[in-house]
Amino acid sequence: MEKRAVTIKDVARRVGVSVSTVSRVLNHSSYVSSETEQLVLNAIEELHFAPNQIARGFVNKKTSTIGLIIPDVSNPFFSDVARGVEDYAIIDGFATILCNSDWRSEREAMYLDLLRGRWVEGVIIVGSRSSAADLTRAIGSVPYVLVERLMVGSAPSVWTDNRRGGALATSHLYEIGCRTFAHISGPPDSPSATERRKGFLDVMRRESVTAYEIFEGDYRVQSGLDIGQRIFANGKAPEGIFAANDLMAIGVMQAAAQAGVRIPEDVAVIGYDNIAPTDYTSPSLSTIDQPGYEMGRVALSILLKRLREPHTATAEQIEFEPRLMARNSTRKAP
Amino acid sequence: MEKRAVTIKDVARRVGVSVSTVSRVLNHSSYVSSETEQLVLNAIEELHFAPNQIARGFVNKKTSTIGLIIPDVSNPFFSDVARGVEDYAIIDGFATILCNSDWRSEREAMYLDLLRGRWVEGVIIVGSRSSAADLTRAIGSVPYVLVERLMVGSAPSVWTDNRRGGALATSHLYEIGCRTFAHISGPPDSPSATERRKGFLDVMRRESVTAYEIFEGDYRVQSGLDIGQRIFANGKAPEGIFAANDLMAIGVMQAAAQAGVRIPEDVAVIGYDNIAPTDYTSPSLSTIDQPGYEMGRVALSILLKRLREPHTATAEQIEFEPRLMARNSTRKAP
DNA sequence: GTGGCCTCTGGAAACGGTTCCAGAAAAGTG
DNA sequence: CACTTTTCTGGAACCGTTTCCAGAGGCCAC
Repeated sequence: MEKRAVTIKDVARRVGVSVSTVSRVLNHSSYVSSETEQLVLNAIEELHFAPNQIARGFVNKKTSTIGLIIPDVSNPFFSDVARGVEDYAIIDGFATILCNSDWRSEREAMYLDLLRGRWVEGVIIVGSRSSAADLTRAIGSVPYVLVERLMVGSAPSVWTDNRRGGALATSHLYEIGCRTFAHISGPPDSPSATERRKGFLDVMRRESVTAYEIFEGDYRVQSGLDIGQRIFANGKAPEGIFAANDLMAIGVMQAAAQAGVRIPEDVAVIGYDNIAPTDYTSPSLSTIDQPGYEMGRVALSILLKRLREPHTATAEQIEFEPRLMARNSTRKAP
Repeated sequence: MEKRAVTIKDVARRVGVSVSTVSRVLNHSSYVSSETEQLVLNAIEELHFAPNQIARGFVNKKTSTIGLIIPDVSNPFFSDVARGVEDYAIIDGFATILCNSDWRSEREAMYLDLLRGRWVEGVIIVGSRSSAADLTRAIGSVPYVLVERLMVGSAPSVWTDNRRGGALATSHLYEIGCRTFAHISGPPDSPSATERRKGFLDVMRRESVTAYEIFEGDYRVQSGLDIGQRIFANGKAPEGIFAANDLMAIGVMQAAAQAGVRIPEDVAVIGYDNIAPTDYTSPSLSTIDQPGYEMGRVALSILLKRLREPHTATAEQIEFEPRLMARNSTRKAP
């Protein structure tokens, strides 16, 4: 049953030539006469031979595999990033190992171990919360690129200025006339979440607003719903709510619908990420755009560049612009 | 710079023992005195040694890696499946290689080649359109499980009865009073799409309806939008529209909003998959539920079972129930 | 004609583990 | 005490590929 796979030896034997020769035609690495080359090629075809990548990777320490650690594929923003990474990785023949960290550092460390054991050539880590020290310890000497996480000075990364994005969202609420606010933040140790909160506070300070409250969410719909219910329960809802991501904003909108609170007439709501569903909600959800697919693509290209030129030690850091997408959830009737 | 990783030899040398002995303590495969074991364990700790999985996989032909081929991670249904697969794969120490086929057989075949070259132990293929013959040729002797694709008699698979689901959706439209229909189908060679269309036609025949039309979409929002615009343009819209997936249904709803067509008063719309955003649309979108996460989980467990017991040739085929989720897009005012 | 440079080829080592084999020491058995 | 059995250990082959080394011709130049 377990019919042994056909190896380079089989094709060598078939042609009556040495394995080195076959290897040479495989890699075009040295002189091979065109007639033996043709014979070998024919044999490869006939025997249906495909070189064993494991053995290959074993000898030249190249696995053509990268790791992708994201918090959660079922979050549309991250699945966009994943798609961006994978689409371009495959072009260069790289396979992508998918890891869901659930924003937990232990899981991240566990995956990093797993990936290292598999000799991935590089890793893209999205939304990491780990400290710089923990990260470098866990990752060893494997090249990596961070997404949505700026590490001071050192690591190559792709991100948007979350603080500015948070300020953008909050300013927008202020400009349409809101004077009392709530912010639903992401997980407390998530770098992007703390930056967005800072952006929110920047505007509070700049406009000398003191009537605000901050709630702690976890970037999931459910937490937006829960917090929304609490906010709308006491009948004293703020005029503007900035949720640190779209999923929580959607949760808030559901809570509002349940409580009979009208958006945007009674409360304006804005999210963050610009995931596809924000366009389908009722009303459509204002948000801050982060180009997930593009960020994934760029992260991958930086990683590949590092792999090809390991000695150019410049840590590329690419910043994307957060862009306001004003939709109906913040469109007050005049 | 490229500091060589520490190998089994290094720890052997350190303890003054042979590599075989170290290998034995690593795998508990044979007698080792408890004191040498302790010494080896210490050395492993001190040197920070981690066995090279590539080398390991090379000798015992076990890579602890599986492949996951899905049409598109950024489609919420498939990202749910992906999450279900990965969550449980990692428990057994399996890494998951992510592949996006875009529903194209050539890409599927290309990925299959890639995965085979990497000696994945098994593959889960979601929504394949390839013929049975093509599939078995491309996949060789690698165990696999199909999701959303029932192959007559042979392959292990996890699916819902799409024909019944299609009928369920269509019956629902009929029951709420629709008498003229449109169906927006998925890509023509997608098995799930053709089954859903059959289910639609079953009901048309059963109820002797002739006033229906079928449009061909591609499972993306845009195609739903395009087709919706065409449908609503001529002013002669059907009473009920069954879109073969939720994304296209969302596109139809957008087209309706643009054209000033009210849902459900003027037209009832139902989708398929029950992806999360169906709950946030306005009105909320009726659909047929397919438990993506659960299907991924089960597919993985079947695959692992196959890997552990390669000689039990029973092809497990697990069927999930399609369930009607009646929401507001089909709730006619009485 | 002798030497040197291409072109082509095969042999063998190496990568980092696992596993089989054999032998030595220790322990048990009559 | 002679024997078998069990426990422990090292040596070596092996997995499938790449790559280094060396050698054999062929061709050209001097």
